[in-house]
Amino acid sequence: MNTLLDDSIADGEPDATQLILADIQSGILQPGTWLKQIDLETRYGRGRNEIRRALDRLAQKRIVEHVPNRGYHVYKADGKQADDIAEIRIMLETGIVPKVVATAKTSDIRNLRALADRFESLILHGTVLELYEANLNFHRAFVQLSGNGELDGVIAELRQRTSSAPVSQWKTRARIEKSAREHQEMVDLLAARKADELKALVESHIRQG
Amino acid sequence: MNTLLDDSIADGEPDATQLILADIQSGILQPGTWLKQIDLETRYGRGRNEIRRALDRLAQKRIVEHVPNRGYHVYKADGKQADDIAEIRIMLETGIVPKVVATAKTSDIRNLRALADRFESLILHGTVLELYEANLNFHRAFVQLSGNGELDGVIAELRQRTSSAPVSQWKTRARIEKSAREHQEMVDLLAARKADELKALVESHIRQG
DNA sequence: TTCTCTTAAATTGGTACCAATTTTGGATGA
DNA sequence: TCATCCAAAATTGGTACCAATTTAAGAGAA
Repeated sequence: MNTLLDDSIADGEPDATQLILADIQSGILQPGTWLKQIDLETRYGRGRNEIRRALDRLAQKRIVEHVPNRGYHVYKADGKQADDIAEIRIMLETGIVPKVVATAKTSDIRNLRALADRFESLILHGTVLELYEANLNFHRAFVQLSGNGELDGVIAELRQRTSSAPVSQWKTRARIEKSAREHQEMVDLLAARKADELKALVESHIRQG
Repeated sequence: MNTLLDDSIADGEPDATQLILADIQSGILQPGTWLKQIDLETRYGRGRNEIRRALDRLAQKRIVEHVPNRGYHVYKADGKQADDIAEIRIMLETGIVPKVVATAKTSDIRNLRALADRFESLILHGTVLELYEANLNFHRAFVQLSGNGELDGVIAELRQRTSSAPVSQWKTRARIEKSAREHQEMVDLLAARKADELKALVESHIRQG
């Protein structure tokens, strides 16, 4: 149920790691930006210690890079790395397809359909962030159907490392609508228990973003 | 070339994280053991700060668990989690088989054969740790053939989370010899470019440990 | 004896301070 | 004018100290 980064106890005090990560993923902190500890302290209202720990964690996750005595800067993932990571995601999300097809109950499929509908409905009146979240929820629900409790965390970690500004990924309207259609089609293929076709769709869906 | 945990600059000062991890994986620090900061300080000859950072990193990797105001203890992975992680490794290491079969050069295969031989030769006169390392090297080399630069790190991370004492995994002589034979067979199937059979072998090889 | 409450010791975890290094800004000289 | 060197400021990163919490020990009552 917990992702690898979900270290918050209560909503009252979200971990600085998450706050910084959120700003990186939303594009506020661009790739290459140097993250000065003092700035982060004032920006997030946390002590020096917590900031240092957060930066170390993000460095471990390869979301920022640490240069000794110089500081931390937002990691620039080159094209090759992004492709490699996408490739890993494809292996995992297509790898579970046989099991998902074999074990998904009709209630699971109904639930997945609801999430696909949710994403679709947000095309018109949702914010970019809401779309991003809805997309995340759909894919997470799909992965959960594998019954593998560790897989969701692994994929979440990979997704965090992909694009440094994944939110802004949802640029064109056409692309969003295509994603929405593919979500629906994924549910269709799952309901029809067509494993191979579903695999192919999942692959192209991830590959295009 | 770097794994996710390889933060050492020179051999002169290995990171405390690696030292602690090594002792966990070698079984010196058993699952459930409470890792007291003072003990770790004296044991590894490092300052309080570095120990704290190391513990936080290991907690992020889910190798130890953190209980606020109580400390850190070695994580006990239950059977389900170990199975789930093995399942993920299978998806990844079988997922690359088609590409490896398609692109491996004869020199690559020769190199892999050498590593399989190396493992085999250590059965008689090698220590358990050397066997563990040799097995690691074989699998790493295999993964490298995929051309995916990120995959090796991901799998390394997964392997670290699997068994808490993976070194002691090589218990029986029969099991070691079976592993050695399977390594050789993997190289055979790769040389013969038999993708499907190789996939099946990789799966059973990982599944049995 | 055994349970419970109280007190002391041990441990964690945060804050503040300070040293080491790097960067910036400006002065000097070609 | 431009490059080089030096000094001051800024930044990182480690060490030491101290507060909060937990654990262990011991005294006292049933």
